[in-house]
Amino acid sequence: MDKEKHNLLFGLKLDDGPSEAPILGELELDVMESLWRENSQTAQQVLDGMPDRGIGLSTIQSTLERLVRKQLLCRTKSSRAFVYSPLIDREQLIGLMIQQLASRLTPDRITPMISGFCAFVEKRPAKKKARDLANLLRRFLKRTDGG
Amino acid sequence: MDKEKHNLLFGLKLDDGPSEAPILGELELDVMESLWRENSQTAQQVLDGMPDRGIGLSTIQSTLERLVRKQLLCRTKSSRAFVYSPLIDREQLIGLMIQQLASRLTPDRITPMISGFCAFVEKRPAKKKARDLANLLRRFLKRTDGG
DNA sequence: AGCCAACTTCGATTAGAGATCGGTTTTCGG
DNA sequence: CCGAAAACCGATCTCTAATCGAAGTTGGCT
Repeated sequence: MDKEKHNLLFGLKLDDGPSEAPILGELELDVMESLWRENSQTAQQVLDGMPDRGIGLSTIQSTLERLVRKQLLCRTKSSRAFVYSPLIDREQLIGLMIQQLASRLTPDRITPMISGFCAFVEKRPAKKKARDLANLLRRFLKRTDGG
Repeated sequence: MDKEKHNLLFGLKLDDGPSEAPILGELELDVMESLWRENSQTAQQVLDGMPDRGIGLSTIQSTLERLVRKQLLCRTKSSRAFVYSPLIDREQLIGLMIQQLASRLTPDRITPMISGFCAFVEKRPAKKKARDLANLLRRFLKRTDGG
């Protein structure tokens, strides 16, 4: 029975092609947050600047490495330690993840993504901005239909 | 060391609270597609209508059960067999997943989501609709800033 | 009524990912 | 050149999806 590849989600092509948009675990996300804040840090600095969860340095290190593999961070050596920096900002990461969502849920048409985004916006606490945006999108959907 | 909960992503609260928006595996998604097409089917029907992957009925069954647990399907008995139906459509699922993405990547502000969605739209093959939408969103962002 | 095929139920298994750690090796810097 | 700091390496744990087969139920037809 053909096992092989039920892992389009996680993991990346180790070859060279563009890696799949990543899904991040909790710690990975926390580490990204830290680097978005500080812009570039060593593992130790990331650990220091983190609310004490009682986790060790090695844990941070392997998390950082995973993020480098996923092409979300790069690193350069500064004397002993690696200094890590984000390769993309929060908005870009969101873009990637939405892209991946789209590629799995509606590879061809973009309309369902607009509807979905609209549904998301509409479920927000009814601030003016959210209402405005939802209306804008609904009008756009109505205007340019089928596609 | 406090292990416990690094599973906010997958899985659902087995208690009763509202379940986290789900992440779906490949098969789960295929099954959802099938049910979006046919609207309601038994496990056997789902299997029959699927390109032959050489997978067994039990596999479909447990996948269906998982989707029921995730509240994406409901089922009712019809004589021997369960008949499964989608609880949400594709657009709603996209909405949920975007919601979850937002809750992890920018719980408070919606602006990064708009930017991210815009980034996604802009990276599409440059069809007119995509360009229009991107412009619309950029204008919206510029107009209503800070929030 | 009773049988059997169709279904469900119920583990068990495999594989992959994130999180986590500790021991070993490497390497600056004083 | 020595020691602390950091990287490196592999092992472990937990969780999820995917997968199956065996055993138990049951509805419908004769």
